[in-house]
Amino acid sequence: MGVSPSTVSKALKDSHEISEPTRERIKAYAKLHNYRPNSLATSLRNQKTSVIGIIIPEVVHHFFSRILSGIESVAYQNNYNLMICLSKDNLEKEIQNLEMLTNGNVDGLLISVAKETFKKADYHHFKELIARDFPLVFLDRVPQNLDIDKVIIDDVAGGYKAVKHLIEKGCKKMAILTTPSHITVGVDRETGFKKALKESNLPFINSFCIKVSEKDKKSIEPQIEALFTQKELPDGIFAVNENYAAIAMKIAHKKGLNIPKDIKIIAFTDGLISKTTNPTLTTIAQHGYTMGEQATEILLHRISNRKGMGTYKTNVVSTNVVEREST
Amino acid sequence: MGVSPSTVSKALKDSHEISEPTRERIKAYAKLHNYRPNSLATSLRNQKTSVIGIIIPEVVHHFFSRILSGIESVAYQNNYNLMICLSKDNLEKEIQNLEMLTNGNVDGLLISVAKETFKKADYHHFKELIARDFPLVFLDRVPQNLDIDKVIIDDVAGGYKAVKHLIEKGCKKMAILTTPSHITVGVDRETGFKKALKESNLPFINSFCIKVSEKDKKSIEPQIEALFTQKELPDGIFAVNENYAAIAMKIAHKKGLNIPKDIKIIAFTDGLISKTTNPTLTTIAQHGYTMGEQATEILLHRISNRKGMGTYKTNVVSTNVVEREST
DNA sequence: ATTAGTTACGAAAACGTTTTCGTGCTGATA
DNA sequence: TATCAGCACGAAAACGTTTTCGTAACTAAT
Repeated sequence: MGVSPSTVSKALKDSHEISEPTRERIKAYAKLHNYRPNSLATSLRNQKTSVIGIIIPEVVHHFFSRILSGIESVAYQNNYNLMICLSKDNLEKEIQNLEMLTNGNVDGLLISVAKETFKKADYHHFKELIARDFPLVFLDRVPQNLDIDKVIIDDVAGGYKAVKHLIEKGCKKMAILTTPSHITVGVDRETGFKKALKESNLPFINSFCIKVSEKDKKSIEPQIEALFTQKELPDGIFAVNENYAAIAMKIAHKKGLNIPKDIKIIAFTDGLISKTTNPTLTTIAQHGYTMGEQATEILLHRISNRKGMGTYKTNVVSTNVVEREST
Repeated sequence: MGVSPSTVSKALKDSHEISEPTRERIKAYAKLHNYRPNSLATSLRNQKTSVIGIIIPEVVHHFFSRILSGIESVAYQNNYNLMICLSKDNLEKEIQNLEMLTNGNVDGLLISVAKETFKKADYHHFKELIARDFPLVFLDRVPQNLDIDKVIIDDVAGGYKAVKHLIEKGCKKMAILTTPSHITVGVDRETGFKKALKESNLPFINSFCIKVSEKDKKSIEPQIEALFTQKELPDGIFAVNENYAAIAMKIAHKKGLNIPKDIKIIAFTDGLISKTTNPTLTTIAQHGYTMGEQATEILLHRISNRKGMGTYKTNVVSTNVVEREST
């Protein structure tokens, strides 16, 4: 239509350099042919993609999908798009995804670390990014001993709150269904469990502490059942996740125990299961959505103040008890 | 290091145009400074982003997250990345996301349509894409009367299978917990329900057909409870989703009914809930993962054969009964 | 010694924008 | 009439690649 690209570019952004008649003419033409600037070109030129990269272990997971939803809400409000990769808890894949995303594709990165990465304690790929001042915020599963922005849950306090709740409800002999000791969240929640017991001068009973191994999905049930075959039974159970609680509930029913009368149960993670068990399950809510929101806000802030980032920030998102029928 | 960009580009892709010594020298230098080509520039130059766009209503949803996981697996195998947007079942947002994604950001699009889009029957944004031959595949929630690639579930057959299963287990008087009639999946599953009844000469009992309205979350339970306050009770219940089944189960328990002895229950959607109810719930599995895989394969095929796409393809992913304790 | 054919590399265009800078106008001022 | 702003626009560089094409240097053949 007889104008240069520069004129078009300016006209579409209402630059005062362009006279109003031509501005309108160009806009009309653009609307007619519904022209949209190519984002790749814009990103390349502006050195800004308006995309946030995300690496999480899994998406078929209530907690992670909540986090994702929280991220999306803040991102959307700020006109950011999401590029999502799954690490499948695999170090190799985490590294690959990380490289793909940081080659210009995204302005910043949100990461929840893969299990294998923890096991191998291999954080070199993160350190490299930190060294280049790449905007980066960790979420929930954060690398240890790395000074960096992160948003986490206070698992110790969560465990503590759970057990406090049981104690308030009158429990004296409490059991815990937890994970093997290489899973940090399990350990932390157990720490909170012990802390609450100690504070109330209640005993930590060794045979009431079941560390469930998930090597074989079928074997989870027998492991938990072992808790119910002892001479003396607990009057309260703290499970570090909903699934263990649901299984314990089922076994208790089979044994003819009444929940919450004979045994009270509380679980970490306020997910889908808790609302449909019978009785419904009291839980510790984790607020994944909030975590996603906060992490994204921190990240966006980092992105706009890239240099001289100052000290790193750790946000602890607190948990709370959602009381239902099981206590 | 004294070579032109063209030489570097060629050397890194092992072009025979470059002598082996220089090739090695360049590669070594690249490794040392861990150089990675900027994906934006590459995408812009090659007119190919290796990114698939996804628009789904929600991610905190077991079925959609399974779909997503299936998509990711195929995408990853083919070196594609994912750009994910949530429509939140909102037409406006769906359109916005669609425009953002199709401005050069992605090579193709996978869409599960928002509820509002159905309600308003406004598919103009999709038609426009189809008109430009933009690679596009719909998933599960597909627009009506639009000739286009899609991957769907046969809800009618699923409902039929569910009821067939109940009949095999000896049920004679079956109830259905379904959705109001503007939700297509509910209607289709109901159609399958009726078909199976007719085939076995069993009656469709009007008072046993509960169309649950979700206007108010609190009111779901009373609506379902109405089924249990009649003079005569059903001996089998088909719920169009797990949630309704779980609620029905809880009410049945309260009324002192034994499942599966007095009443058998089967539900659509094999999600998380079914494994933790007591008794565990027999379900119709939907295979979201497979749907995601198939849709992505079709899309990638479309992307590589952009022109003269020929006729469109409809993949129907079949369902199957996962028998558990509730029947 | 001339020609033809390789080999090994670089120049330049292109992808689609944005932004800086330059410049041809117009109208006003001296 | 010569000078000067100020307006409205375009040229060109830049973002970081890839690819086509051109060519210098060398080898081999006549």
